[in-house]
Amino acid sequence: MTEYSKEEIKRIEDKWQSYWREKQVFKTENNTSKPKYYVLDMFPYPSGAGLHVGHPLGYIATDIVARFKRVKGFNVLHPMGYDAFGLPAEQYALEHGVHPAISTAKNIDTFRNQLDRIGFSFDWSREVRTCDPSYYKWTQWIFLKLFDSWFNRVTQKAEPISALIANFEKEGNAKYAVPNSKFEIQNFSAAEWKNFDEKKQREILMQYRLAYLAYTDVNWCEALGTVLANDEVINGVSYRGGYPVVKRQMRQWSLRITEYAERLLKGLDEIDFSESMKEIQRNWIGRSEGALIHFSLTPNPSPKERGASETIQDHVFTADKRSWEELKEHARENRKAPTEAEDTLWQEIRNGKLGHKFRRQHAIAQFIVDFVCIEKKLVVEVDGPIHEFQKREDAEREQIIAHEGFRTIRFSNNEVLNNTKGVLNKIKIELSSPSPMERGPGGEVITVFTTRPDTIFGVDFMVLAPEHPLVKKITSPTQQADIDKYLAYVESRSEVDRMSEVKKVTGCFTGAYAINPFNNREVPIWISEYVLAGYGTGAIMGVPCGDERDHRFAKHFDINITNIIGEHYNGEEANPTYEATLTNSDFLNGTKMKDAIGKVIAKLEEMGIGERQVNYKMRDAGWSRQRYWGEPFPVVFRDDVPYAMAESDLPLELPDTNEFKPSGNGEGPLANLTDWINIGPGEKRDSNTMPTHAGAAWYFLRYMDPHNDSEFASRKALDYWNQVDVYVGGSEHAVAHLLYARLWIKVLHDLGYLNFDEPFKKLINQGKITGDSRFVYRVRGTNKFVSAGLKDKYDTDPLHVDVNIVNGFELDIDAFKTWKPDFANAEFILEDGKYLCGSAIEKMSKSYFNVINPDKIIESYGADTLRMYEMFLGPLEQSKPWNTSGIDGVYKFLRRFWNLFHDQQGKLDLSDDQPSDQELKVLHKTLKKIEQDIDNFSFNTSVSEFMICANELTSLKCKKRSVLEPLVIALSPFAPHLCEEIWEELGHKESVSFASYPKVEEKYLVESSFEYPISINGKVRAKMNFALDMPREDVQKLVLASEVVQKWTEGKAPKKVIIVPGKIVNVVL
RNA sequence: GCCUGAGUGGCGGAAUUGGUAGACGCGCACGACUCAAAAUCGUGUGUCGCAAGACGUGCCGGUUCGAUUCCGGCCUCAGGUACCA
Repeated sequence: MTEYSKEEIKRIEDKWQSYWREKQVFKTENNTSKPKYYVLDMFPYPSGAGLHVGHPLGYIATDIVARFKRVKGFNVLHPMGYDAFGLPAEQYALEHGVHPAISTAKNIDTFRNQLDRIGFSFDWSREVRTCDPSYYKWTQWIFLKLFDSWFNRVTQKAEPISALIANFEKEGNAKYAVPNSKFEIQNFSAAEWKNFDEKKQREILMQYRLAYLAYTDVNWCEALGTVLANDEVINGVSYRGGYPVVKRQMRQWSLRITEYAERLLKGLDEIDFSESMKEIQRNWIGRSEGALIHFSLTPNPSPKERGASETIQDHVFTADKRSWEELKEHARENRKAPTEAEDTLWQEIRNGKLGHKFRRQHAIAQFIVDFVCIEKKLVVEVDGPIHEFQKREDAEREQIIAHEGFRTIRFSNNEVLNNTKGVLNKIKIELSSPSPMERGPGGEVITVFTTRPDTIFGVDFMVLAPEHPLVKKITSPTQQADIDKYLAYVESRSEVDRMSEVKKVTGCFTGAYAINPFNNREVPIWISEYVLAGYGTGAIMGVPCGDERDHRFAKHFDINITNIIGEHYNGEEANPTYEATLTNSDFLNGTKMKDAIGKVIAKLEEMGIGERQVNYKMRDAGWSRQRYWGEPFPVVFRDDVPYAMAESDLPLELPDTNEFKPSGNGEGPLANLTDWINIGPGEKRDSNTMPTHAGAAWYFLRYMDPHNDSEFASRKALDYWNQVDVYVGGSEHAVAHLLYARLWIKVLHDLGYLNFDEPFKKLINQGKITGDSRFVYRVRGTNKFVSAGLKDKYDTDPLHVDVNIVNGFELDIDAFKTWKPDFANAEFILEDGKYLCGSAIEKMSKSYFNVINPDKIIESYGADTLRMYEMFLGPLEQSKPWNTSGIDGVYKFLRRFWNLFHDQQGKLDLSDDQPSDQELKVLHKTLKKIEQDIDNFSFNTSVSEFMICANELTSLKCKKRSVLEPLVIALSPFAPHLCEEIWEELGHKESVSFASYPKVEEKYLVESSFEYPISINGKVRAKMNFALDMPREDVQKLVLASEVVQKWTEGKAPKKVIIVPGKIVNVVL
């Protein structure tokens, strides 16, 4: 033994790392009598840049917890693996011609080497890689479970699709409305179901499946002939080459996560995530309560003016020919078997009894309605109890029917049977009000969702999303050119661009007007990029006095602003208050806004032009990627209809190829492998692959039983390990990975594979270690780069550049040219003969090319120092810049700790003397604080506490085994190599991992007196020592009598004396 | 823009429930050891001020005997914003 030197550290760390490996010290068994503890890190994407100093931050924290829980007597599961599919490997393959499987395996080796050098206690026998066929076999298997399931809204859980089919065969879809309200068939009977051919049946089932095919947007780059990830698009142009990128629709897989919105929301109440994390997820799910309101359009401009050929009266076709053909048989069937309520009502309204002709079971759009008066454009629906569970579908159905110009009023079976008179009265009132036909041309109706129905009289304009289907229909010929121009502009804009544009207000008038149903006011209809098609109904009512964006819009386009909140609106800026008393609001005048919300909704429902609505902002998850390096979809298309592959045929392995170029037509590289894609006549595979979220959505289950080849994990293992007790990772995964993982676990739970339905009991968000990035500036549309100081003279897009080819701020131009093939022919605009880069402090990430590697630190200080230094940097949950300047202090501490045990020659030098009270106090204070800090994930303060402890024991010259030995166990989770070595020197034969954490004895910590700060008016002026059990009166007397206090009171009696035992004395003058 | 988080000495940060602001470490200064340097050890170190003292936790305001901590309004930076992972 010698001193704690660089050479000695290396020897110790190598020795124990091989000891742990050879003796399999951290191999975890599934069968044990000990309580279990599952501590998990978010697994890394093995990038080519290797491990950077940000990665270990979380891993060190979990390793401390894992090692601590072991010495506390738990059976600890602490695994690690790799999120090994992903875009960067494929980009690397395109640029360097290396197969992603090869570069990924190489990167994993590098990662593993780096991880091993830090001394983690992972059970490597449980490692998983998402790109391994024996792993993704089960990812595909779970995908098939999603494909083969639907969400039963009555039971609020996923069920096998076979249960749904059984139901369809018995009673059609009466009980289970189509989740996709835009689907062409919304209602069918058992007989019809049986009559549909297989293709039709499958098409219908697709509308229910949890994994389903639909047309969704992608970033299409025509010049590159490929779909781009959002990351590859900068300011609407491609990262590679700077070509224009537009939105394009493609048929892709989606997961119906929206069905789980409510359960994902409610589940948050049961799990220990930070409030901010829960808030992020709540906001992402975005539940809002409000109302749908239907606005009719004015006859100005009339349909003729808009170029329509039919007159209003000619417009008697209520469904297109195709729908009509499909629906008329069904309608006839229904007429033969009316419900009791339907029949009752029919007898009262048939033969023009109410003065207008009604038809029953009539096709409108793609639906069959119960009753309709075509002349007055009025639909009457009589609902059975099932409608309680399909409010959303009914609302959407009404909306579609409303697009055809029809109003809907609804009655329940009960109302019709028990209050027939009242029902008839309501119908009469509806018939006497002008029909939408009379109110507007062609019956076009705009439906908006608003959380503020109380502001209905403040509506000064309407705004549609540019993608809204009505835009085509209602644009007047005079506005057409402007609208087309605006649409072209919007197509080039990303969603973030559209939402974040605040200075520039953009929009375009359609030429059409809507009518406010409450006061018949005509308001202009605009389109603007700030309204997104995917949110709500894709249309809003503009209330400038109450909404800031609406206000800016109105000011910019000079739209008159109606004030409905009196003095709360100052004419300068909108006021979104709920507190105002309404003015200019007809029947609401004098009503508080809060109270008006309910009143308006009631009125809307009464008038049949709107209803209460719960809306979710969350959308279904796009699950297809036009990429090679991901899980292939385990389906076969026969005649374009997808069929699940047999479980026994899984995994569907990714075919080997050396061609990763996109197909050029929008499909992924797999489309080029025609032998693989085309199975036989009319049989094809999917050319897309799954996103990386797929493999990450369930990997924590696989760790429980990683080598099982007959199940994704055995039920016994799943039941034993259960939820992850603590999960550590970055908050950047808040809404993607964490929501998808929660979804998959809920589905597996619903289908009976798990007995828990939340994967992570507790989540800690580790802060990022920030890096210092560098940028180059590409002149838009060129391959020319301009130095940072001159960039404002050009229209540029900033691109990250590898910090390793920048010296300070100066770019190494030659290195840059060879860095990526795209830049080989780059030209440069220099300043003072140099190319200077821009900079920014942001998260350390391979995609920002700003990563710093931990190997150098280990080389000069050792892993124990690195581990403790990363913890010492600051709170785990906060982000902090990487800076090694303080690392010496941690190293010195470890040396000091080592020296406590050793003499000058490096020989173990301890005595068996009885410890003093003072020494015992130091020991137990430390033990207690460390335990508390680990429980609170406050590792920086525990490192400080160890330093204080070592300083105190050094100054006490303590060399006593009974004091120092327990500290080795306490420190071992933090500095395992050093502690193993000392532990062995102390004569132990087993790893310190098998020791028990010493018991904290409170009796050594009891204090009898306290040094009180004596403050005057809240400012500390003196300190006085009193026994903790001294009566208040005595304390007060002594304090007031003291010289310092006398000086301040100048003999006057104080107003008040506050004494908080054990804390403070405050004298108020 | 929206959602979330952060802001305390020259630097990383501490202050557990509203009770001594700056623990611990780095850096810096001075001293000891040394021919000298490094290493090590010791002392000091928020700002202003000779001092008494005043000021001080991003900014402005409030509640309180007392606010880094609670409330209201702002500013700056970071993460996410649905195909980076």
